[in-house]
Amino acid sequence: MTEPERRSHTPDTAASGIERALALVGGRWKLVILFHLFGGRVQRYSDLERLIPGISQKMLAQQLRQLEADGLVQRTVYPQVPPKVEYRLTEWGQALCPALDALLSWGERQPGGPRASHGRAVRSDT
Amino acid sequence: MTEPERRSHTPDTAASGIERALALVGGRWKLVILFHLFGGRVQRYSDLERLIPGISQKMLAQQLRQLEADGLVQRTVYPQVPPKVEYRLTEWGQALCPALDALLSWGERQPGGPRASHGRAVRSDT
DNA sequence: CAGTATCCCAGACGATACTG
DNA sequence: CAGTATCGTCTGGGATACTG
Repeated sequence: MTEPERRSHTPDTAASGIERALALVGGRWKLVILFHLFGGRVQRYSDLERLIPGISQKMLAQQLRQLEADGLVQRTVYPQVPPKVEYRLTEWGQALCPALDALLSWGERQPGGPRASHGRAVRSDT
Repeated sequence: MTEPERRSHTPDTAASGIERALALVGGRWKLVILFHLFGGRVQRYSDLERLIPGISQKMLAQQLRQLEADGLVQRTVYPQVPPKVEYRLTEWGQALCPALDALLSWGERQPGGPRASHGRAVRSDT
């Protein structure tokens, strides 16, 4: 049944652990940013701005700051006349990739599509 | 580097695919509910209410409805004098478990703890 | 170039009360 | 028992403008 961490997690600790993890990625633009950084890619602030149409500067900066504070991305500032800042993933950030991959695969395995099955008083006889 | 779906996903499609998946689980209580259902466990409405202290009836009902509409849980109504409703995971819902497990493991592999590393103007010479 | 600073709003969430 | 209905709150995110 592949229950997660049956060895050391109650339903509540497991849930909160995952919520904690999801919170790190929960921003409106975090995933898009991460996916532009996966695979060791390095991007400048302006690159990301260009790669992510529709994002505002406030949002880009904010999400990057949070990703940095949470240890997923590494920020590198070059003290130059026109400022230059690069963003790349940390080891740990890169390690998120397989987990997201699993989630993506699960999502795409979705059968049929969301159906509000009405729960037709079927008795428990299968 | 274990990039997710390098075969058929752009950063944007991958991100939106995962966002779609996360949205299904994104409610304040969805994960807790799911973890009380993983492993084939079947719970009545009142069971969940008891198992999840702090949740309001409105929230419990709402989150369950959404999980049902999204095809993660199966709702079974028994037309009896005192109503009886059971909730269990669908196959697809159960299949979420390993993916969440991966996420949980990743979260617990977190090194050091969140550090706002200041990005000390290191030049790109590695 | 690479950000900050304000203002504002929609939607998520919580508390409470009522019902078939 | 298993929900709905209603109301108030709070936060994430968008638009816009300004700066070292």
